[in-house]
Amino acid sequence: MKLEILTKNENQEIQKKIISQIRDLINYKNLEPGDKLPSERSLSEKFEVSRGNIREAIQKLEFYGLLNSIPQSGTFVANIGVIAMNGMIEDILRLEDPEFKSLVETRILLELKTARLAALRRTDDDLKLIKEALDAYADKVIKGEDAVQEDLLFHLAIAKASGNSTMNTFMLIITPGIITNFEKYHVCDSNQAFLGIQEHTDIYEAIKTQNPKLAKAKMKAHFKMLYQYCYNQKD
Amino acid sequence: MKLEILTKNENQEIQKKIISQIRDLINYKNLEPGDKLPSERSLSEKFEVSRGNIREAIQKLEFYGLLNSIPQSGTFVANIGVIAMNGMIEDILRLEDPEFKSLVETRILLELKTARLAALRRTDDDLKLIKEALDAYADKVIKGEDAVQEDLLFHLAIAKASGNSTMNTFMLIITPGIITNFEKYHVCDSNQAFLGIQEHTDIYEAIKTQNPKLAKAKMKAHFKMLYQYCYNQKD
DNA sequence: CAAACCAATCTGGTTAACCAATTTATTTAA
DNA sequence: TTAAATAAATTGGTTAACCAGATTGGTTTG
Repeated sequence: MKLEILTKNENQEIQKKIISQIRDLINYKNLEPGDKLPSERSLSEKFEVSRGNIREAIQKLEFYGLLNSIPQSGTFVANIGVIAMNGMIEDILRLEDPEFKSLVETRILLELKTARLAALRRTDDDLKLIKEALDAYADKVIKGEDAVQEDLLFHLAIAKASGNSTMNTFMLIITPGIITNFEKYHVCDSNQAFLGIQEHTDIYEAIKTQNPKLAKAKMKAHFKMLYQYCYNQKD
Repeated sequence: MKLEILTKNENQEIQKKIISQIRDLINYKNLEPGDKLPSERSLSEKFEVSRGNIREAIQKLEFYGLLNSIPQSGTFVANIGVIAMNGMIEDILRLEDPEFKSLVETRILLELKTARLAALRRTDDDLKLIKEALDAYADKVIKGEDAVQEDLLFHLAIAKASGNSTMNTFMLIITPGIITNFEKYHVCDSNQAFLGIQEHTDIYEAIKTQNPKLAKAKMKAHFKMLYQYCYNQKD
């Protein structure tokens, strides 16, 4: 297992090196938006890595909108100038896997907003799904079983009801990090699971009655423990 | 070019189908956390797709923390129960490329927060970088040149100064969508570029004097146009 | 002289063969 | 009978060959 992590880190390092080399190439050759990059094959020769590595690096830069690959034609610099290109690549290279505190902080920000938006925009179907998630959660807690999953689905149902697909996606992205890095601190502490039912119900009622301020307040109360962890910790 | 988009859509459809088939398989076989999925080869036979397609789908589910691939061993269900697994896969399948309004709404949310956090946490180095981005922006505007890139880098410098790598990453993710989908509505309208200098300076000063409330307020003022577009539009 | 055509080449994308490590099955020794 | 040893099969990861479409340069034709 250690080896696997090592090789993954190695791979990441290779990819970062390739990305920085592509950046240097764009700068050195003064490539402008729309200009064509050298072919994957020639890049793999020049950088002395496999073509697969090159493809991965290009795909990553495509994800961030910096390059465009067109089949049977080439890879092109996107419609973004050299200045912004350099700034963004610098960020891409710098950003590592986020530390947990950063994840929690972002989750709180997102959920306060999704709760508010859900109160404003929720359809009847959304409300029904939230209610189902709430009931499933309460059932599990009352039975004394672990309810982490149902807790999670309740929050995701609210994210869906917010009608903002970007925030919903971001919730999905941070969820695994939240779960794996910090199972012991999960939002609804099992010791306080019964309190969690009440808090979830409060949020649900505020969304049901379409009271955005109350929904946000109740969500904030729900995150009180996490909030304190996040802001009182002097790390 | 049209074909290229078509094939990409086709590919996305294939991948979604594979993901839903993997979900069905996990449900049908009652696979629990830690259980092993069938090999990539057998899956590619069973689903009648290439092994490459299977690998892409698995990598996507790995990204969301639902599966773990271990070399020379197998692909395993992550430490997440069947209920949450189903809920998250449902979301993953549902979420399309976000519409622009959702991107803008999220950007405003993030930037109000990063401005506030930057005022609280910025180092002297952070401040220096923000100042450089501000000066570069002002120079371009005064010269009458397009300053979209410098505008962008100013905002990214603030995101970096926020000390929250998750929010910084999210800013990077939404940036290309913001730029490409909506160049005409970019934050600092070129007609109002000189106003933009003042607004940027206000934000910078608030961060410099470490006044979080003011920083947030100035950022909000800066986003006034976008804010109205986002919330007064009845789409 | 210019436009149309064509073949050779080059492109990103895809597939199939290969690799090393692991797991499983079989054999062997105590 | 059991446990250690070993060989065979299986795994995810990687590489190299292949593909169809796009590009390019030269040639031909009107």
